[in-house]
Amino acid sequence: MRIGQLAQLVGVETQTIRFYEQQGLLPPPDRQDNGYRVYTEKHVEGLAFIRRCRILGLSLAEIHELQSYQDDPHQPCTAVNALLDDHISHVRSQITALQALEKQLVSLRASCNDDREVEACGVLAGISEGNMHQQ
Amino acid sequence: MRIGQLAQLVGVETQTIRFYEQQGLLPPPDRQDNGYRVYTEKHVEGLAFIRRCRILGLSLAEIHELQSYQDDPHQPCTAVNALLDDHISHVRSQITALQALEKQLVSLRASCNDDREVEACGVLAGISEGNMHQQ
DNA sequence: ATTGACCTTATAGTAGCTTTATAGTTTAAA
DNA sequence: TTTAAACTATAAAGCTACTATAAGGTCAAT
Repeated sequence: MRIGQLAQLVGVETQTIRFYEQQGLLPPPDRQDNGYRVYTEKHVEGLAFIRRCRILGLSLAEIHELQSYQDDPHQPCTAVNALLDDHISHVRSQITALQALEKQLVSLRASCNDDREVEACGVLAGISEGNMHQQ
Repeated sequence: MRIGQLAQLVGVETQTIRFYEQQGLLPPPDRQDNGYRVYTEKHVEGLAFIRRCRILGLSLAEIHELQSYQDDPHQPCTAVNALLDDHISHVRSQITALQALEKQLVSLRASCNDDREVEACGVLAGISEGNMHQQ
């Protein structure tokens, strides 16, 4: 199959596929005489794996790491689990930070209504005063 | 004051200050005869405002928008409040997405322990199977 | 005179693509 | 048969918000 079909099948853009190839995440496929890339079922699986990892928020570097484990299937999978644990704690700290941020934003927003002039805007005043407790 | 002092005062790097100037977020200061930038109290306030907005997660474009409101202080501040409301809902949807992601990651992690080979790793299998319900 | 701390500009790198430019190939319609 | 649409190719730039590097000018102290 050619790049367009692969793209449609997995739901990515053709440029993204070339980009993954260039980044070493997708093996370079064979080429037709005209230079067109020819993909196999392996590539479909590989690309789908990458996309699912991306949906899970893994970086390309982390995906690369997972692929290296797949290439050596008789290792213990401790490292895979550790990678996921790290990622989970990363996601959790992001959530915590965003929740604190939301609180701050909501309280800032509460300091103004829409019936003022910019000059007297509670929101702008709140930012300018700068009594912000980080984290 | 010179750029290094301003940087230390507000807690940013000198390059960041030049970057903000280049992006039109900080007005170009006067120069000494030797070309060194000379900053005033106005710049301290301006830079501190930018930094506080950044801590609140606002983009440089959004900060630029807020500055344009500050430059026209007799408008109603509806737009300021709307900007903040948009930002709050953006933060909230990020939180929601990350919470869903965390759930997914935790359940994936639960499908494996450390006593397997990569070949039999529940995590990698879980990703490859791809029974992922997005959002 | 030279060291060190400071300042200058310009350029490239970061992540993960997306966009644009330019050009060659295939396929289907006119 | 020609021609236009749809596909493919490469290379390079753009996006965000900086950070880092290079190569050099300025200034105070030793």
